[in-house]
Amino acid sequence: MSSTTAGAATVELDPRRTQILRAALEVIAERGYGETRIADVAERVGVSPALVMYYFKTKDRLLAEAIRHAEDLWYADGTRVMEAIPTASGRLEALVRITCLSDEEVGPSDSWALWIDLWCQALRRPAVAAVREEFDAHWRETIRAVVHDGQAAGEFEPMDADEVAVALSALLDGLSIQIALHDPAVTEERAFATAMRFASRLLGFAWEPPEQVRRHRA
Amino acid sequence: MSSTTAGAATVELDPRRTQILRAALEVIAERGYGETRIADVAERVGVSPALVMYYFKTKDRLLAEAIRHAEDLWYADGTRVMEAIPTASGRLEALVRITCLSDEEVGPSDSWALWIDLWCQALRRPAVAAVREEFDAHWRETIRAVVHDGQAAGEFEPMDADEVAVALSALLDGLSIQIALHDPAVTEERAFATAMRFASRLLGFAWEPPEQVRRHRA
Amino acid sequence: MSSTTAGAATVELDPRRTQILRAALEVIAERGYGETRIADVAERVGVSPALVMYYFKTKDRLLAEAIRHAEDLWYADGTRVMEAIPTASGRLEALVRITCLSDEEVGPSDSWALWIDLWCQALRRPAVAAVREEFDAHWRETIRAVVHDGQAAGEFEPMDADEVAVALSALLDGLSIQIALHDPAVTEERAFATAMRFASRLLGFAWEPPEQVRRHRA
Amino acid sequence: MSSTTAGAATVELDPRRTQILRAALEVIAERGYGETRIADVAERVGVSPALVMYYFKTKDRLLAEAIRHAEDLWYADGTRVMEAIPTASGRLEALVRITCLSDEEVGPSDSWALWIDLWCQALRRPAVAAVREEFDAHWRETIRAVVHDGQAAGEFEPMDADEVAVALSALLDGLSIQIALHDPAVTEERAFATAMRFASRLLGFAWEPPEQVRRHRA
DNA sequence: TATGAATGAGAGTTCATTCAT
DNA sequence: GATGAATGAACTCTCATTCAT
Repeated sequence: MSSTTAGAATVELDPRRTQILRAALEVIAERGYGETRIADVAERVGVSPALVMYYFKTKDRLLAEAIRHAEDLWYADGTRVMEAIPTASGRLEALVRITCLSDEEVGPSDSWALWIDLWCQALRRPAVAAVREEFDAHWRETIRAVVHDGQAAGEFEPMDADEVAVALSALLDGLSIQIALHDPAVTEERAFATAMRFASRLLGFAWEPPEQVRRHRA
Repeated sequence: MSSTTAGAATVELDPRRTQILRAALEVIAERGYGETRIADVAERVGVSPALVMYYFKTKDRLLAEAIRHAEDLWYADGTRVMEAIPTASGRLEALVRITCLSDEEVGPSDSWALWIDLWCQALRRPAVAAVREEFDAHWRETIRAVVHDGQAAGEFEPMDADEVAVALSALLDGLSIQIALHDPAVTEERAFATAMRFASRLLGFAWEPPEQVRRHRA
Repeated sequence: MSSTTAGAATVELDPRRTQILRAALEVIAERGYGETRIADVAERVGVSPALVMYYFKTKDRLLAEAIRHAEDLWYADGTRVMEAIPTASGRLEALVRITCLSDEEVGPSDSWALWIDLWCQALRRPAVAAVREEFDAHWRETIRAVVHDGQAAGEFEPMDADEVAVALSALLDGLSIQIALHDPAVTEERAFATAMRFASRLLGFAWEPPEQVRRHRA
Repeated sequence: MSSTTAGAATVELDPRRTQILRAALEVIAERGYGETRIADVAERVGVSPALVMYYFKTKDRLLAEAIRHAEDLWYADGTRVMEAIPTASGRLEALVRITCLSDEEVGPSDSWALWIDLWCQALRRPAVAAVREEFDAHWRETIRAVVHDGQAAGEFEPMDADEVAVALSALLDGLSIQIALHDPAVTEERAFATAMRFASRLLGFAWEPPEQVRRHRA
């Protein structure tokens, strides 16, 4: 998994910038991209709207950078979790777990809203679209690498790892939507089980739905 | 699959209303839900903004009804296509085809944008959320019914039809996103093949990716 | 008390007109002159706004005629009450009573609101100002006539009847405002007593505040 | 008579606010409360309507504060005039004079329009009603205090000072209406004489209508 | 760096008024 | 006489953006 230079750039010299970006992400998650106002972000930081403009010149620029920042955070998080897990099937389960199950620390319920908004904005804003595409490519590559490792280690049956990555990431996206929208037909646990059953079948590894699904990090 | 009366409802009594709803859908697809202005819709119909208010009282109501209208159109379309197909596997393939492959008549590229926007709005607007949930339940029920029919006819292996519906609809949603966003890694054809391969494996029916995928209705 | 020709004109051939005028008065009393919309009046009558326009051509005209209509009603009412009372002091008391004390039949609380609105509109609208002036002149003349009759009959001391009319009508107007606005310092009974004490002193007739003030017509 | 701190409050810290409030009062007096538009006020000050919103957040708040401001001005004015007069009867006359006779400096003709509008708005807006009631209570208390002082000094006959305050303030209100509406039957001079005659009779002090009524401050 | 003051460009909504039927 | 459809002209309020300090 190649760490983007973007990630480095964000962990940057200027703490004010980062502070504003973090605030922007919170507001976007709460009110939605389209309803996010500069004044909201400024208020959250406790500064004047003019200062936000001073740092980011324009609202569009602020939001674009905020999204890129979110990406970086997500990856930093994911990488840390994955590095500690020895087996490929374990890592795969972790990926699915992170995607499907709520985490008390950083509520992914908010994250999901953010991703959906991301797709929505990407439809019309080329700048956002580029970020989104890069993000998804990265995500699929992560899955592909885990699959590849597992096949090399004999944990998974041989099959096109790219194909698995496309299918699994699409499935997870689809399930995330239902979770984010609190569809009564798709609870977090059910989504997790569905995705794991799908993956275990596809890759031919054993997996049993746990009695009581453990939340990750708990 | 129960044929909805939705199709009939669409051929409504008031042509002006329908005209405005159609225009609203076009504008939403082009500019996005959040960026859709009453004036845009009015201009497209060639009337004054006040007339749009006259018919729908408020912008929110207009947009809500527009979405409902889109749903009706989608189902009227789908129902018509499916009724003509005798085998369950054929109907299942048609469902996947409709979802993944562009149709020259009613550009689903527009539809996809609309659905993504729908999810996005549903995050925060309860009224939209209700429409979305109903729509998705209907869609899963459609899949479930086809699976059930196929199992009864011996075309498909026995397994929880609900589970298949949840998984397949999620997979299709996820693939749709990539298509809508024109992700270079997921062409329409690839999405179609991925979904069909998934379905055939799950339900144990034979399916071969065609040399040259035929567009439906072409 | 001379009956105006306006009164005759209002008890007119066209019942629709009268119906609309009555509705207009109700709406003005409830929502205020400035907030009265044609649509409100139309709705109350159960017809379309266009019909109201058909009858009155313009909103201003409707409201002006409505006010004139209110005047007519008020006088018809007042005249009827006064004719039955033999003594001048009795008639004077009736005038004060009508002005100050609520009547269950036609809530004067509404009437008062109407008069205050009338003054307010008269400030800026010449047409309304003319109606208002005529109305007040009539009202003062009514008082003057009662005073004159009482002096001729020896009930009242001789003094400038015009002057009394000006002073008493002003006092009643002022008290009405407090009543209309539900000022806790000026109850209806207190206003009544204040006005009567003033009149009896001025005109030198005996008057005792009743233990329990009787409502008129009760 | 307790000197209010209102006068001080008027010389506020923010000159822009005061400037806008003054402009608002002018516009209200000219066009009426209901017809006062933010744009009018802004134009009078020579700024953009958005700036008015910036200072007062909403139109209702602007108008409410404007009325409160008018009150302050009125009292600051009245207090200043009254403090210089030694006798109670002189002060009473001054009160009546201020109410009835035009002043070239601050045209009370405008003030009257404002008060009438105030009553009108108070009918339906609780916020305005509260301001109005407070204002009237203050006004009656002012009268009551003068009456009390005069009785203590032996200038006036003993009688219920509250009662006098209610009656006299009502009379003045009523006369003001006629003056504000330029009723030909009630000139400013006549109103003044009527009110003074009423007061002198009630309180038993000597008062002679002047040949040529002097305008105050002239 | 940080802000308060100021603005322009809309956006939705309201409503009297018109007109063909 | 009666209406539904249609419009134009406002009006309030929002918000990104600018600029002097």
